[in-house]
Amino acid sequence: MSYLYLTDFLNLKEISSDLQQELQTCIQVKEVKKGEIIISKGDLKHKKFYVRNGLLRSYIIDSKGREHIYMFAPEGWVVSDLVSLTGNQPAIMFVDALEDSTLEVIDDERIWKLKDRFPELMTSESDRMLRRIAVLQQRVIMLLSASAQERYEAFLTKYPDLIQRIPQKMIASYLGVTPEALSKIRANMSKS
Amino acid sequence: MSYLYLTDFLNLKEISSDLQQELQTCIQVKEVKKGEIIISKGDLKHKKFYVRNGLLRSYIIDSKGREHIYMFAPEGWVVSDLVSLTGNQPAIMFVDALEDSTLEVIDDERIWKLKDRFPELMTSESDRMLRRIAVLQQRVIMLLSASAQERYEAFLTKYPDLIQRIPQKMIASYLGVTPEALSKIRANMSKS
DNA sequence: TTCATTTCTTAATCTAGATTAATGCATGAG
DNA sequence: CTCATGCATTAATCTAGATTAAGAAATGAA
Repeated sequence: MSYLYLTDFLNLKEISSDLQQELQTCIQVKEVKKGEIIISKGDLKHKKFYVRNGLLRSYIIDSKGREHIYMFAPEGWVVSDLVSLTGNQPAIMFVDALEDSTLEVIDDERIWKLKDRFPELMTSESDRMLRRIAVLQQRVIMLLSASAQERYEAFLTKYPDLIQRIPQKMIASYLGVTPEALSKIRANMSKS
Repeated sequence: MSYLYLTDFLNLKEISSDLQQELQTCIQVKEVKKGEIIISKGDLKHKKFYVRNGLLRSYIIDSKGREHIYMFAPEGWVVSDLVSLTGNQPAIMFVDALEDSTLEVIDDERIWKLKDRFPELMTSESDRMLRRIAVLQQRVIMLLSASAQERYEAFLTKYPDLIQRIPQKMIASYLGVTPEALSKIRANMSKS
C-alpha cells in the first residue's frame, strides 16, 4: 500500500510499475513516537524522511543554547538536513517528532542510481527543490520586512491546519519571536 | 569566446561540442549600465540572467514602500525572480545593476527542450538549486538567531570581496537593519 | 484521580535597533 | 571646476520586542 505514498513523494501522476518496484527497494517505513529525535547535530550518515503521516520539525541550537525552528514537516513533506546531507557533512540541525508519525526513510544513493533509467526522477526532484526555494524565499522576505504580528498573521493564513497541532512557543520560535511576545500579539489581536 | 562562460554557468567540466553549439542558441549577451533596472515588479515574461561580470542585486519593495535586498549577484551567479518565473507569475521582485555589467540572458524554455538529449543539464540545474537552498538556509538561520553585529561579521567573512563594491546602506538592507544601525556597529567594532 | 511538568498568559522592566534630525563627505553631472 | 544629490556618521529620542518573574491553565505520567 505504500505505492500511493511514493507516487505522492515523487509528485508524479503516472508511474510505471517498473519504476514502482525499483522504488520499493529505496524506502523503508519507520514509526516514531512523539518526542523522538531522528537526526541530531553531528550525525554523519543521516537520512531524508518523507512524512507519511504525523508531524516533524527541524531546528538548530545556537551558540547561546537557544532553539530556533527552521521548518515544520507535516504529512506529504520531506525533511532532512539537506545541505549537510548532500555535502556529506555532519548534520547541523536536529529533527524530531511533534506527533507520533509514520515516515519513509529515503535511500537517496539508491534513488540516484535509478536516475539514468528513469529521468522523470530528476524532474520530480527539481520540482521539490523549487518548492523548497519558494518557501525559503518567502521566509527571508517576511523576516526582513514584516513585524512579528504580520508574520504571525501570514502563518495563520498559510498553515491554518497547523495552528492546532503545534504548541504556541514553537510557532513563536519559527517566527523568530519569544513566546511572551507572541502571547501579547494574540491578546491584542483578539481584542480588535 | 562565451563558451567558457556557458560551461561555467552549467557547472560542467566537460561539455560536448554538440551541446556547446546548442547552448549558443539559448543565450544572448546583454550589457547593462549601473542603475539600470532589468526586472521590475509585475513583469510578465522576465528572464534569468547569468552575470558574466559586474554586479546585480534583487530586492522587494514592501507595503510601506521600504526596499529590502534579497540577494546580490556578482560574476558567476544567476539572478532572476525564480519563483515567479517558473510559476509563470508576474515578478514580485526588482533586479537592477550596481555596476556596469555583462549578462547572459538565458532562454530557459529552450534549454528545457534540450534536457531529453542532454541529461547532464538536469544535474547542473539541481546543483545550482541546491546551492541556492544552502544560501537561503543560512540566511534564515542568521535572521532567526544572530544579532545585527553577528550578521554583519558573518557577511564580512562570507563575502569579503563584496564589501568594497556595495554601498553600506545596501549591506544594511541585506542584513535587515537600518544604515544608521550598521554605522554604529562598525564604529563599535573598530574601537575594539 | 493526583501530582508534576510544561505551556500560556500577564505584567514590570530593559535594550537592540528604529526613527528623526543634523553635519560633513563623496561622487557624478554639467 | 562647482554644485547638487546621495552617502555615511553621530547623537537624541522612541519603541517593538526581549528579559525576568510569577501565577494560571493544560497535559501527562503514575
